[in-house]
Amino acid sequence: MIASRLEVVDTIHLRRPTAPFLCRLKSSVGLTDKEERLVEALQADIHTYAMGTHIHAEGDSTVHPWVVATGWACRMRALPDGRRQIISFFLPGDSIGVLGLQHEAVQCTIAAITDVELLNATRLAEAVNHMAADMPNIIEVFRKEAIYRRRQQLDNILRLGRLTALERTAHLILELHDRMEIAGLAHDGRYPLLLTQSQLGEALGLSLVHVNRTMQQLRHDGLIELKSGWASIFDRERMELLCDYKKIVV
Amino acid sequence: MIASRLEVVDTIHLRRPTAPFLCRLKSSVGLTDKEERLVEALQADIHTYAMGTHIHAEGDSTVHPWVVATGWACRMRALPDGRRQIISFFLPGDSIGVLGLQHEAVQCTIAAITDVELLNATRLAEAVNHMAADMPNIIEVFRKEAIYRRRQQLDNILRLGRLTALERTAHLILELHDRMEIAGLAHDGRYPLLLTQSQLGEALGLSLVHVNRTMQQLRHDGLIELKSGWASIFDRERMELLCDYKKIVV
DNA sequence: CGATCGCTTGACGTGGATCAAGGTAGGTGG
DNA sequence: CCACCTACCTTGATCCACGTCAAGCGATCG
Repeated sequence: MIASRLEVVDTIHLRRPTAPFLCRLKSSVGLTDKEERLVEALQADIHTYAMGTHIHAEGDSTVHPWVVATGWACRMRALPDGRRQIISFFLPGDSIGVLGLQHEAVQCTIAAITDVELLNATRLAEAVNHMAADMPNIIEVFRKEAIYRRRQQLDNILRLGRLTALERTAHLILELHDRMEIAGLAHDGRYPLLLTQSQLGEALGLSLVHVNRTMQQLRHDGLIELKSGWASIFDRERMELLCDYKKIVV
Repeated sequence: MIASRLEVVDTIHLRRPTAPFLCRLKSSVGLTDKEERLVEALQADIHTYAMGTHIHAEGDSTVHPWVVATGWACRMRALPDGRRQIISFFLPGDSIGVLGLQHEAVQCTIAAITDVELLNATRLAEAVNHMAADMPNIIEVFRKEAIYRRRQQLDNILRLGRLTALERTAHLILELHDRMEIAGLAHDGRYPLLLTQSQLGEALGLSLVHVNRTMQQLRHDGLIELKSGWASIFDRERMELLCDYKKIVV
């Protein structure tokens, strides 16, 4: 029994590029056969972007629709003097450019933080945007997705505007955990965290040095551990209390 | 001639509660007769909220749809210890709760900053959300509106995360100007700014005292003037340069 | 005419930035 | 296998932008 369960886990999590996306979908709805097939078909067209390259350049009018299979990406904006702000992250299972609201006015660069494998989601985007009658569950998921993302944005504004460095850092670590968990990539409070401290700083509005010291304090207080690319949350309750974090439930 | 022009201005800007909204609509599209009538009909049901009251309480699932006729409101979130962050402002001509994406997960309070007159926009919201075939222009405006607001959110994130106090303040003053201008309520770089310095601080992630000093510097540098509820932008170009502001064009 | 609200100013404290210098690990070429 | 490089993390010293505290000031209002 145990062996077979492990096998399933292995099959789902390691082998199939659609696994994180499927995991997200199935965490909130079931899928019709037709929908299953649409998702399966995504694997037919995989694209790889190397670490540091741009998936979407600022100013391009339409974002090609993708679903992240592996790796992390981010949306960011830069100032003329080099200051940069990471607006949001794209994790495995997240979609890029599928939800509408595309316009060059939203001038953002989308960059690959690690090497990233992307599934071409053109068909998926068509189904979602034309409200295809035979894809009710997928459409429902993306409706909720829009709400979920909006909430993330608002959390981010509160984080940047009102939280201290310690609170901000804790808040982001919790957010990333919950998102990785939804994609089936976090277990027992532990998930792969591939960001450099410099990138964390760019997302949190803090300097690299201060991120380092802040995380040392979180570690010292027994709240988290960060080692060789993995984050572990030891004391979820105290973490949530520290930064007034509330899990997003849609 | 001049007299009659003034009269028009008077009629449009002072008398009709739908004027700011109409001005926004017409700045980007024409309207069919049917659409005109729908907008006119908004005046039939006006609601007033007193300064400081809540238009929408955090946690309520659906936001009643309104269009702001007069006054300013804001969306904000609070922390248990009393810290507050203003997420965004609602100015005359702005809609509240008309765009979809409503959900209790987006826990925000909407509060009246000044006394606010709101037009009941139930019918408008129905038309927009059901994509009524006979309201093509209004639907187009709200499609663009979603993009516009999103861009504002991203600007806000950049502002809070990466700009200095001086830059932030300048950036917000420019944003508010451009929005008032679209509603026909700014002329020659001058518009009514009804916010207290404390409220500006809550939007900018700064303390009241620092907002005061920052605005003094902007004034001292000859960039703006703030007097008795009016903001004037003297040197738009230097202001834009100072904070890398880019007008949102949708 | 006090009371309240918002603006202003000064003195002082501090969170986080900046500067500078190692340290460590993986990666590459000889 | 070693020597070197580069990317990232860590640490200490110092600086400064902004917060906090406290007081006063001018309007508006009942």
